[in-house]
Amino acid sequence: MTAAVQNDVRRRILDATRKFLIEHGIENLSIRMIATEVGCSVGSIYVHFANKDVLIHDLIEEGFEKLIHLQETVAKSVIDPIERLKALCRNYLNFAVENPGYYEIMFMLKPERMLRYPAEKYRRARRNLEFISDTLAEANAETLTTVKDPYLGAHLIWAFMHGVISLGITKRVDRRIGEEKMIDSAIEQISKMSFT
Amino acid sequence: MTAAVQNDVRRRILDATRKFLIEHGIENLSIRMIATEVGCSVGSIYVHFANKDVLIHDLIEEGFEKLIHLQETVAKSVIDPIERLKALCRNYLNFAVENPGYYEIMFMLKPERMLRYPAEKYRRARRNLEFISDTLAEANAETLTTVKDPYLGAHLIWAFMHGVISLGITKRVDRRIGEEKMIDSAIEQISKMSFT
DNA sequence: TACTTTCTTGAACAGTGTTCAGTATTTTCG
DNA sequence: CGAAAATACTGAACACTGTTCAAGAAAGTA
Repeated sequence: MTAAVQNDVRRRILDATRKFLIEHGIENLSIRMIATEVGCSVGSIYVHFANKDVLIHDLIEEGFEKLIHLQETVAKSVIDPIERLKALCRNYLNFAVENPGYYEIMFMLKPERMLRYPAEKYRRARRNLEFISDTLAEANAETLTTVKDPYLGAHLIWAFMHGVISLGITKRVDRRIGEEKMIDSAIEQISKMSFT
Repeated sequence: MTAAVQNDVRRRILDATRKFLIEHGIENLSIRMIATEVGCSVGSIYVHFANKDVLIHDLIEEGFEKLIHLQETVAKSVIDPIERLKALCRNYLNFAVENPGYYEIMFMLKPERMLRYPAEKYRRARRNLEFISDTLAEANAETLTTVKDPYLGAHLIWAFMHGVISLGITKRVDRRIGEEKMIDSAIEQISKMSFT
């Protein structure tokens, strides 16, 4: 039962890494701590993962799987494009607030850490934007908004949301305002954007 | 001439750190590399700076000095509030694009790195937001916009810009769009925001 | 049983931030 | 001026980090 054992250790390494990531963030994540947590040697981790980044890449993919699944259900369930846009935004922001550990590795890592991240997996990450651009295109077709370029519009909305979340995660939002108010106001603004 | 020598080494350490930061970013910045660059021992750096973070804090302050000076001249030179808002935004985004090394340590570092950063210096960082909130308040007084809360509005604009820059620095903007287009479109959107 | 393949190990390497006893230098003051 | 005090500097050492690798253990196959 070689395969079984292999998958078991592999899975346990991923579990321990995910747990640490969620609880403490990526900053102090170390191979040795994961090894002791899993109960294997440091070298053993390198049998299953080429290096630390590849190990993280697996969790990045896991995060995108999670996010895209969530967005998919929202995209299917809300008919009105403007309402759908708001729901998709709320869902994205919700995911970020509830999974800061995932959000960090998915969207806040510098490109150096991603060099070996396969390009085909990047495309999957793009799906996240397509939900928004598709909705914008639909709203445009129904002349609810005048969106020249839905893909650019999706990028802008994404950037706005990413800014709110990033400032939240790095604790730069004034306490007198608070992250919730920022999120609510951002969604309000986004729903009013015309992109002319 | 103790003071002179002290300041000299101190200044040379800061110079070398700034140079490395601008050229290579904060990721691979190391005390030992700075020591060899400066031509002193590793321990000598700890004579002038309590630790690595404190050394970076000095450069953070330097960056805020730079940014706030730039914003101040813009704030004084543009009379029309809406035009001033656009100019302030363009200036902020410009600073970020031209000084990604500074921007990173000023706005993208996680709070753990800033724990020892003096609170009074944080207040100086807030001035950056006041330029925008003051302009919004002025535009509101002239009934050019209907801004309920200028400070919240400034936060939202800041978040939007920060998102555009963050996605740019972490290389997540689609090449087909490009950072310049993102910046131009973001400024356009911001100038149209009503904040009702 | 013997061979092959896979998995695991722990030591070792090169790097990191930080500390500290000892040394050198410079400033202060009798 | 010369001794004392204060300051600056050094380089080895400590405890970490990611990564590699020769050796050994375990499992599957012929």
